[in-house]
Amino acid sequence: MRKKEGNKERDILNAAIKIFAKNGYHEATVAKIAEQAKVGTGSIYLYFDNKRHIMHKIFENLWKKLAEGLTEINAVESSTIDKISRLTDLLFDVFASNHYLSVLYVKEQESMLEEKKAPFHVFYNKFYQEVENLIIHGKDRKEIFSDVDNQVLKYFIIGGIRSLILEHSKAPKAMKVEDMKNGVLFFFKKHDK
Amino acid sequence: MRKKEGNKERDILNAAIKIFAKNGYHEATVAKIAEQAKVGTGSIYLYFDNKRHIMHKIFENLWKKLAEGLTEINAVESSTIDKISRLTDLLFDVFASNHYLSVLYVKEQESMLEEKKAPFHVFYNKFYQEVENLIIHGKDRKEIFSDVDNQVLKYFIIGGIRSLILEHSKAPKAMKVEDMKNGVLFFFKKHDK
Amino acid sequence: MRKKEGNKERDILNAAIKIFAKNGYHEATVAKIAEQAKVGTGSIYLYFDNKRHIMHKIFENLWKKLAEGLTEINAVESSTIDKISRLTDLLFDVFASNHYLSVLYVKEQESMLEEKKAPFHVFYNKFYQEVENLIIHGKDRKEIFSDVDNQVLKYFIIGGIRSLILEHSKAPKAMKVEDMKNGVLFFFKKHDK
Amino acid sequence: MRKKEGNKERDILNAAIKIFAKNGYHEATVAKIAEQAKVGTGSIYLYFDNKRHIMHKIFENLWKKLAEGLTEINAVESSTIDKISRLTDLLFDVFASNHYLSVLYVKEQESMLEEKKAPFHVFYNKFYQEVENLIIHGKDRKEIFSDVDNQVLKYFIIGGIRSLILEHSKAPKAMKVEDMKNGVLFFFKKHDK
DNA sequence: GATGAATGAGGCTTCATTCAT
DNA sequence: GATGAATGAAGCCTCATTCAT
Repeated sequence: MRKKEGNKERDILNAAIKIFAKNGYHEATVAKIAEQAKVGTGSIYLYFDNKRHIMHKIFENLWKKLAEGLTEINAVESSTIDKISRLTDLLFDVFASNHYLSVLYVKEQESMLEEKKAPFHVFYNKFYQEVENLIIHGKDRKEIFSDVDNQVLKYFIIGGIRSLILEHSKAPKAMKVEDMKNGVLFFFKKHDK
Repeated sequence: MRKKEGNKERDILNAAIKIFAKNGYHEATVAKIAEQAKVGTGSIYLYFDNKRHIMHKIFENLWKKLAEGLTEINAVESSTIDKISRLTDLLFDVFASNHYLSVLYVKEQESMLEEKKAPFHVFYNKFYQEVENLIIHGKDRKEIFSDVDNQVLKYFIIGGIRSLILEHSKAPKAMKVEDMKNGVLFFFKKHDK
Repeated sequence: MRKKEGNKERDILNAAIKIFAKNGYHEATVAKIAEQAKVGTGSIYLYFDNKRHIMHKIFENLWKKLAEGLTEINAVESSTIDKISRLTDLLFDVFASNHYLSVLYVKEQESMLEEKKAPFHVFYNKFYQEVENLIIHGKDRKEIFSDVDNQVLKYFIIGGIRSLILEHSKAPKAMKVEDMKNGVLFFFKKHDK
Repeated sequence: MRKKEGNKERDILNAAIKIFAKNGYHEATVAKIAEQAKVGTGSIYLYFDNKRHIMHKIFENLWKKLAEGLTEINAVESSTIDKISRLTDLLFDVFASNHYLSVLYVKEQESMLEEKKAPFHVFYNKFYQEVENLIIHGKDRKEIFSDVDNQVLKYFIIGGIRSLILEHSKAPKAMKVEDMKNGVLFFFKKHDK
């Protein structure tokens, strides 16, 4: 019998992230992914049902990590500003660690959302829920300002961060991670004396 | 191909915005666009070189309108906060006036950016330049806070607004436009003191 | 506008009968059918939903012709032996007129029967029903012998004829059509006394 | 490949008969056969050169049994009608003993015939030759009627029986084996006094 | 100009066969 | 011998683009 050598599933996922990021989902071909993964084309289908399924898995892994990370942050007793700081770290870590994943995220997240059955949704929703919890918690403790509607705040912040991640992944030299983190934190702090 | 300034080109563009928004660029077919535009499939090619060209035209129109609008705003003498308020109006007007355009924008903007030769780039860059001008101008006149790096601020704000546009286009009832505008303005105001 | 020239659907069906007969359904490729029909591969799909659909149409046409032919024969007032003679003519005519259709019929009829939703079924069942009507009618009028169970007779006769059609299509010289027809009729006639 | 007279070859053949019958040759996969045979996919290739070879073996076994059976029948001194009765028994025995074999036979016999090199041909031809011998012998001894051409008779009878086998395998309750046998014999008997 | 029938290149996917263990 | 993971050739089908009318 021929044992599964190494971790082909991992290899394929990493190859797919790269190829999808470079070409976009539709322009990417399964053959190119296989080549990048140093695997036969047919082998892809030993690990994934179809091309779409690969995307699902990538996004599931991503949102699982984020949702679990943020849940953990919220569980620890600390100031809201500290939590936000950790959340920012989490986000930049996840995306900075994988340039192609960042690119893929900004390019394809929107279309992924339309597939209501995709398994990443459960983690995605969990993450957004935890962001909202964080905001409510901060407002309750009067640790962040409260002049802006919760929904607006949530989406604005996440969109802003997404934009920073994107630009940073495109030109890492143009903005310092430190500046970006400071920027994010600044928006949350209560400034009014 | 023969350029004809007239009804059909407009019809095709509007149809394309709708079809591209609903299906995404790659899932959309030229035949479906033609049908939506009540035009023969072949007629599309009388007005556009190819499928990609239609996207270029849509994004060119969009960014042209935004760049010119903002240039005009900046040209008028008024307070920075007032300018930002007008900018926000401009953005919400353009996107609120066309639900499908909003969806298309958030879905496809990213991949469009990769096509360095696309003609919309001129206007896109102009717009971002004007945003930066606005920020510098505001900081110079001490009308907005200055604790955040210009680049970071620019991208954060635009990303935040993009996110609001997106969510609003998905569920128009969930957030009031007024709340969104207030949120955006709030972030710019000098709060300290 | 480009008009449908000639009768492409007819051309494709005839080409398909030939290619399916020669190679069997599964070995036949859509590309080969297109080539035989002197048509682009994609054009096939203007006239048929998919490869399977072509088979359905072929068998629908076949059984429609047979069912309607036999219904007509049964409708006319005449002796049972005369009706059987006409039925035999009908069968040999349909199949002798198209060698490839005969081959296709014997090769693929069986698997077609498994697709319960195939539209030819309605005509197929009608034909068999009319065969049974013919037998019952003949027995009632004592024009054919009645020693054999109706079902057995029906299937035996049809299977026998099928076999003759097949062998004749393989080697037209080996058996005279006249001999075959006589053979069939002989089996039906009352011989005793 | 190593030929091994033993259990696995038998297991694979039986599994193949079942899978081929259920799905048809082309829809059946080697993997499914292996699973049904409770054997590794690769093991199939220890006993058979390739997928096609399995079919050859199945049909060789079948026709060998029939040819040898009929040869034996013809060798024994008895009346023609008695011989025909024994032949009918033989056929129904072989097929009734294995429902899947019947189905496979009617589905795939025709395409098998096209492979002139398939080893079953020797036995197939032998069987048909013996049928012809039987008919000639019967006519010579005036034990069966002689109004129908030998070739026609041979093919008609075999086709008729094939049809009965098929229908019986599809719906065993619909016709009694006894009725079928009687039907077959009836056609051979001299009725004209 | 306008049309929509016609085309064929290209991609996803299956599966017979091979081969490392 | 036995296994089942790995492979890649091949086929169905879609759809952007062309072109005859």
